[in-house]
Amino acid sequence: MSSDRSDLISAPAQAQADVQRCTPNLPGFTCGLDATLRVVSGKWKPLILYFVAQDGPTRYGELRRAIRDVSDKVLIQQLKELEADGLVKRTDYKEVPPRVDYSLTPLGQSLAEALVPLCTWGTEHMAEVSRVFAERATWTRPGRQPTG
Amino acid sequence: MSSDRSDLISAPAQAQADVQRCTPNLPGFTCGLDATLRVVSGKWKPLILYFVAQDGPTRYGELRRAIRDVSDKVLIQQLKELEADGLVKRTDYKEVPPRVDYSLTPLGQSLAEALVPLCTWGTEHMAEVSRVFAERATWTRPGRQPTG
DNA sequence: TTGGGTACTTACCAAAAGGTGCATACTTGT
DNA sequence: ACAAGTATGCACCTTTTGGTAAGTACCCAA
Repeated sequence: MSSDRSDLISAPAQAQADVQRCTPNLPGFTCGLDATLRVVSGKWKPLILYFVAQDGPTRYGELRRAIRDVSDKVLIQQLKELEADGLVKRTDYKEVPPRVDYSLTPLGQSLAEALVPLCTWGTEHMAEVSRVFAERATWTRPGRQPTG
Repeated sequence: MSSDRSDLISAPAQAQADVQRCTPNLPGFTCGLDATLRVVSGKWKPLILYFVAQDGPTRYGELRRAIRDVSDKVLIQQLKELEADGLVKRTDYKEVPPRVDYSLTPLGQSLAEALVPLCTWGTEHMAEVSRVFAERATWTRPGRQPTG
């Protein structure tokens, strides 16, 4: 009846032990994962981290063209947030046709590294994921499965 | 001038090599990370994956109470999506006061494992992240730094 | 002078995501 | 009989997020 389930369960195995480390109950975040996701969530942020991690200091225009489909407003916005979050560093060369570039801070680099397993997971299971997404496209949004 | 930057850069170091593996240009996703994030993004999804990974088969009500602050509508919704995406398995015992529980599929378990580095990152850098978020709360939303 | 490129900003909008509250169908406890 | 618990569904609304289009200040090439 009580909401604390102090009983341990028969979960996966080692996976469980690993996940355990993501201990909840912390400052403003429920857990480390929560903190991380708040910082990387944004439609283009991972991609930005991506390109900058690969290309090193990248000019605004380069990012803009590279990411394609992103609008100025949003790209700038996300860059500002990443900067505010201490993940990227903005360098303004104060030149007269403006010149600015963005690079990863050490914090940003460490995040980029932490993202690698997710990239890998996504890559490895891309087939399954996209298959599922294809089906999902059928019922566009809510909960209408082709089950019945 | 051309939008393809075939030139390689002087980026971080090993981090770069690692991130390289997140090769873009794939089916519907820009890269593995993209695929992954589409599947885990949802305000409570990581937390759900969390609890279920730790506790094994978890009843709806348990999750509801454990996650706290989530509404029925959204929790159900996210569970459905996770199920549709093949990450969790819903088991309906067809009993009369309804009994249902959710567990991770192998796919879900592998994702949970891939999330571990992010948890770790978040935990390790929580201080920096929350400090930044605290300041951000000052200018509530747009781009007004206390710089000037 | 017109046009293009640089790096943004701003006002206005549409869509997505999340939240609230009520309803259901049935059982158990009081 | 009535409240409470079980796992949802549904209508409606607010917040968040992303997008569009236009503007700014300045330079260079045609």
